[in-house]
Amino acid sequence: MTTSLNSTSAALLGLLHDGPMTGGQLVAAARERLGSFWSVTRSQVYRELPALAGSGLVRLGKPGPRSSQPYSVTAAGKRAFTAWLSEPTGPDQSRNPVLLRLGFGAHHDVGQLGRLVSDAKSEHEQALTLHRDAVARLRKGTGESFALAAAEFGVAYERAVLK
Amino acid sequence: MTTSLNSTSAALLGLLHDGPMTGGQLVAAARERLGSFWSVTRSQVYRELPALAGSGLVRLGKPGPRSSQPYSVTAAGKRAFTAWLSEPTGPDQSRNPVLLRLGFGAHHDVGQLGRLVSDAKSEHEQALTLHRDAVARLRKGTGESFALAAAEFGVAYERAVLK
DNA sequence: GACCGCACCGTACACAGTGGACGGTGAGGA
DNA sequence: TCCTCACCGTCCACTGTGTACGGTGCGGTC
Repeated sequence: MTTSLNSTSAALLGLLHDGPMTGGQLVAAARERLGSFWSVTRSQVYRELPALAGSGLVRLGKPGPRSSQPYSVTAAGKRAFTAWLSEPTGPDQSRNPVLLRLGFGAHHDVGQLGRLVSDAKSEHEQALTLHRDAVARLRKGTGESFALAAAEFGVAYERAVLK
Repeated sequence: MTTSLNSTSAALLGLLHDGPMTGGQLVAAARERLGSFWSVTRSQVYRELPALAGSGLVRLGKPGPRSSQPYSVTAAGKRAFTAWLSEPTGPDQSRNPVLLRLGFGAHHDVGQLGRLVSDAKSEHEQALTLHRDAVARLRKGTGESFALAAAEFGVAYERAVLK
């Protein structure tokens, strides 16, 4: 019956294991904790939440100020979440607009190409320090070094591209 | 007027610079040449192509067997493509279901976690050799080593995750 | 050379994900 | 007290994904 969660709502359920949260808090938490390997937009959260509530995986709390609704996982929600954890994982997925343009390098002039790469590099370096900060802040020990690794890769990668 | 291409149709235009192709060939070419940093599905190609034709960026050839339509870039298409090349690039994007699950490591039992990681690792290693082959095959010199780098990162990454 | 099974190409559709526009509302400053 | 502004939630249009379906010509078999 339980029609198998999609990854995004599963992620929401997972985050809610830490306690009740409103939509806005969920968005923030997702960006912070999952941002580097799973993107979640506001629109999505606000669409999924009522749906989850509809299937009883999540329960609404008393509305707070500015009509904000705290949500919390139900027992059914926890069950669905752990079920999802052991489901087979889909393929990775990545879309990199810089690389896409670089892939058509033959049609660029050299100046353009150089600018493209150096911009990307500086952006990644910025992201790296940001992630380092985040990791330092929440040293829960739980896999957050992933983010760091990812960002570091980003830099190494672009640097390699420079040849 | 030219309402600025989205990245996917730009990629199609780029591929068509190498000569006329049918939808199927485009899908194949995209998988081969852009697959590791930009995904393109059949559904998308067959939706974009008529749209591009509608805005005159692409021209239809004589229908071949099995009602296949070869498309080729028009002059306007080439202009639109080079314009797109110098547009600002959007942010990278990546979704990694394995990492997502790993991020909730606290709720796993250890066996599950181990299996997850080792599966992912072997899959990435497989992908790596595949890419190596591809690179060897088309040593055009143009940026295809990107793919290799990406795949190699994948392995290094997962290995690091193992700790 | 005729027939048939099958893979492949294109189509269609439902759903997931993205980004921008909009509007209400409450918190904080003048 | 009033105003401004940022933030939160809603909405919508468009892009991206996966799957199911059906026709059609290709290759194999006899």
